[in-house]
Amino acid sequence: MTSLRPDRQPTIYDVAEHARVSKSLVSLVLQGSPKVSETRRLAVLESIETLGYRRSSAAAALAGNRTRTVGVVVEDYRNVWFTDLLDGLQESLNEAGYRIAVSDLQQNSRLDKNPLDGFLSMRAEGIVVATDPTADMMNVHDVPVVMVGTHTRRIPGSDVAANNDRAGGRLATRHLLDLGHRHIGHITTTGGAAIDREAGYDDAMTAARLPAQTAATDVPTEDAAYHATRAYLAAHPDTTALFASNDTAALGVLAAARDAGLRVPADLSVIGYDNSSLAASHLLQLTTVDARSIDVGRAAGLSLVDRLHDAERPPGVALVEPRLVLRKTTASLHVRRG
Amino acid sequence: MTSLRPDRQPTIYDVAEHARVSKSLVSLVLQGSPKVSETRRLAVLESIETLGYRRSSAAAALAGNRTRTVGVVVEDYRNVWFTDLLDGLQESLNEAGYRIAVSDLQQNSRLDKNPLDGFLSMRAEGIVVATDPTADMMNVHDVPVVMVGTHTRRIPGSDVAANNDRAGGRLATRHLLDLGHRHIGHITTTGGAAIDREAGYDDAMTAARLPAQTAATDVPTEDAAYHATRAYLAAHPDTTALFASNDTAALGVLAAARDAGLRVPADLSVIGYDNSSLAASHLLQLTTVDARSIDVGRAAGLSLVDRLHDAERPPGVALVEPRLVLRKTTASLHVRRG
DNA sequence: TTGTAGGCGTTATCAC
DNA sequence: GTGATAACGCCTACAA
Repeated sequence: MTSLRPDRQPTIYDVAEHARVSKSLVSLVLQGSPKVSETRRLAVLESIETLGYRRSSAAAALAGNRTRTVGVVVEDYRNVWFTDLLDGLQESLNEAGYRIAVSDLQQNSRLDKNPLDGFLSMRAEGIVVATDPTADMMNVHDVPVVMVGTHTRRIPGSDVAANNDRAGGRLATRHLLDLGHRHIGHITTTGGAAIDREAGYDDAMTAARLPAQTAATDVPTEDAAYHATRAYLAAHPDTTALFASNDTAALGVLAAARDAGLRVPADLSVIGYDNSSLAASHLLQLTTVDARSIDVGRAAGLSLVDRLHDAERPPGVALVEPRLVLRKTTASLHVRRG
Repeated sequence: MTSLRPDRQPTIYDVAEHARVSKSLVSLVLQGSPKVSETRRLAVLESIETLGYRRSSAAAALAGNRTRTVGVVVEDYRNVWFTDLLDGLQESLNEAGYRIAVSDLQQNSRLDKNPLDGFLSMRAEGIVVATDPTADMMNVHDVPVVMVGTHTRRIPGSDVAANNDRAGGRLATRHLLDLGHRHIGHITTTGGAAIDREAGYDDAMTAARLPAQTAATDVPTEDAAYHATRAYLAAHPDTTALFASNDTAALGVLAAARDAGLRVPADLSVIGYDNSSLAASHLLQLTTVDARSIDVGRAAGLSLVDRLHDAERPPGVALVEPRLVLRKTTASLHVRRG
């Protein structure tokens, strides 16, 4: 109707004109300010509606000097645990009024030097790093960073939220020990979490004065775990229990056991890690360790919000303790074997 | 050194001053313009480095009136096929110089009315809708939209890229028919894709003059598929083959078969859909249908780029044909049963 | 090749 | 409560 420009997106000017108020008033309405009369507010709201106006977040960020956005850098969005992590982050951060932008390491790689750069340039108010930081990520200033998970290096000044994977490794191994097993192997894959889980396995085996025997794969696939397990079983025929460093690897272990003629859990106990939906399936009923990654996400988000409010607080570390999830793939050595 | 303001992020002004050039020159360097002398360019680059300058994407978007960003709206980032879809989108869109922003339906829900609104306000140059659009998404103007997958309604003027799920349903069913099966059941779940796959199943069964028997679940979980299958098998004991509308459901079918004392594929052939990593696992070796979602993503991205260059082109539909992936869970009726 | 000036659509700071 | 007006940091003619 009143619009004179054919195509351009409407601005607050257009809205102001249509509602017969000033641009400032429109801005106040947009921000939900209480000091606007009901009459005017309604008029503005209606104009917004009929004009199809949307505030330009670029202009808002520029003028307001706030984006209310936190960036999340992730290794690979395919990762199972990332999904839980994101849920926890979403919950805590949205609660505090922040929106989330996700970027994986590959993503937009030909447009930004690295994901951090992208977030920095969009003036994210905080950053969650859920990956092993590369060298060029190490010098981030002026923006709070929380690192998620255990990594080889830590960005200076960052808070940390992580699963206690080492404790989880101990938990899994002790469970097998408690069932009477003595020949317990570990099938591990790549990545920081796997290293800690293996350390936990070593802890528990050493404490029990038993030899720790680990078979490592160089890629984190079910197929690699399958072949590693077949080889391991052939080399250690007296094995009665296997701890896989994640559920996907456990899937490979299960297949390898079957193909080696071993019944689970009668001949071989198997425990995984992650408590993925796969583990809960009727077909597998896999005993596993719940890393409680959603709680890690919550902790990370809370920690970030905290620091956003108090930049001086010394960096903290939040460790989330894992839980054992008992299902059907582990059994007592004596009962089943006689 | 020359910086007078203690904390604020440096701007092109700071860079210009430090490099002893004008702000415009800095801007040109930032955009990689060829009409800048090598000396100056280097000077600017170095100043940028030492000052730790990052261009404000908000200011750039505001002034340049371009964001080079396309938004992707997805139902739930947990979805398996979304992962492939995103790969295809990433590839085609990054190639063309666009970055991708992802938002799922839940995400930031307390900050924006809906994800589309967020993208509109950030002035995304294009939008990919990979979910069933809600009513308030139907009136999007002035920004190209491509819808991914088959949905109940279509945003006016949008292009479409989709898997040919109906053809896939036929493909799976025909495979079972070709193996000699006649009592073929279908376990289906919720969602648009499942509806098409079921239609394909119906097509094939009807063409073979056989009764189509479908068991539907109301939630898309392995557990629901498990129980549906147990009930189906009890009601139809002469069943020799089952087509599950996705691999997760197939997992439930497999468990149900085992618990009913049926061997796969000797007593029961099972085919899934999606060709997920689960299907490829050594444990399952599940025969399935590859929907080629990565190609759908590519098609969607290409279609968007096309339209970005030519807004007048009439809306098009890109259908990606599925492929059969033969593994070990289906077998000929006669050979195995004798 | 380089510099100048105006504007992009908001928010914020004032007066009224 | 409401309305001017000055930033915000960058891009883009245009001029030199």
